[in-house]
Amino acid sequence: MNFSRKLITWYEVNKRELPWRETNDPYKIWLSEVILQQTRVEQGMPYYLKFIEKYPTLKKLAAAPDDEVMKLWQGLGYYSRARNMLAAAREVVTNHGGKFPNEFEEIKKLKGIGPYTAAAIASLAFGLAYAVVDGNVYRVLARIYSIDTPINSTEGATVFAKLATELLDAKNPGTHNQAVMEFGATHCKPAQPLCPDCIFNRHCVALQKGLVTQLPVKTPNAKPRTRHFNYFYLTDNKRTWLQQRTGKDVWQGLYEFPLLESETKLDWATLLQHDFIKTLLGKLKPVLGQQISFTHLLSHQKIEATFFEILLPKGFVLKKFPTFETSLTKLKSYPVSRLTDKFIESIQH
DNA sequence: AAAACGGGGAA
DNA sequence: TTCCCAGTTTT
Repeated sequence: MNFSRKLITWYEVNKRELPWRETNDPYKIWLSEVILQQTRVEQGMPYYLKFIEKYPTLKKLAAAPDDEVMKLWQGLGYYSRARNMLAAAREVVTNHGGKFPNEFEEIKKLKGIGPYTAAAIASLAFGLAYAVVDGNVYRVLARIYSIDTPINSTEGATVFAKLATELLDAKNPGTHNQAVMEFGATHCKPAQPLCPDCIFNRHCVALQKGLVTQLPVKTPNAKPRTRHFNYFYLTDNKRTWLQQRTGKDVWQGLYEFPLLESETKLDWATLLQHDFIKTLLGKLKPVLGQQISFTHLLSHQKIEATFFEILLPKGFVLKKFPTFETSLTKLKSYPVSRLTDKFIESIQH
């Protein structure tokens, strides 16, 4: 069977019109690939359009302030993608004269570009013969060849990469790669694949064995751990205080209200005894305003968050570094997590 | 080799 | 609830 020929024929008829398919610009292809890492096309599309409008070229992106880029990325998740891409864009300007590298190894050296994204850019932008292996490719190959090696194992990575490379049409690597992924995304779907109307009907081993719904095999993730976040929304009805997240933890670089993490859920009375509050407010007697809780789910953490509104007198001075003062009108301009964004929405309505 | 890293949509 | 999404980096 000519895997690639069948696939490309299917692709030419069934492909979606996507903005990043109308260009050979490595910057635009790069942006689309980074946005689409672990992200559905429908979710990433508006972000791609926003970014291209705001930063039409790699140089524009490289010149942008960190916070501006993070604000534009807000809500997409996996924020290291934005931080890394910005760093890489600046790297290209500094070390490659602003010209995107056109060799696989050089591309892969850039921050945030791993084997998948390097192969995608190399093939789509430069016509180089590198096979992509993403979630779609794993699924399509696992089914057609009935491979039950777990896709999230080291062995799986090797096995599928080797097979994908063997199947690659080295004459049309870009089209081939897009065709496999499109086929996986819209035809050989995770649930309810369109097997009765499939070009690989007579070749798909999983279909013949009745194993389609059981492939690919993936070893389950660990259960998310639970964390308790106590946020303090300090305000005098005009000002509030924020801090920026640093350190190796979720939402690195984003802004949030002063935070006390605790092992268990704490109520206001207990928090009042805590040194954190005393350090934050000094001798001032805190007045509790509204209090609202959210459960926020991440892929690996379950965050039980409570926001405590603390009413402050006008002229209050908070000296706890690195918490800084800002105005309620500027609150919307800071890049924040979806969790903090939901809270901000709740107080502005 | 395993864990960390987001958020949303679909079954 | 659980799974998956055009994965990469860190431990």
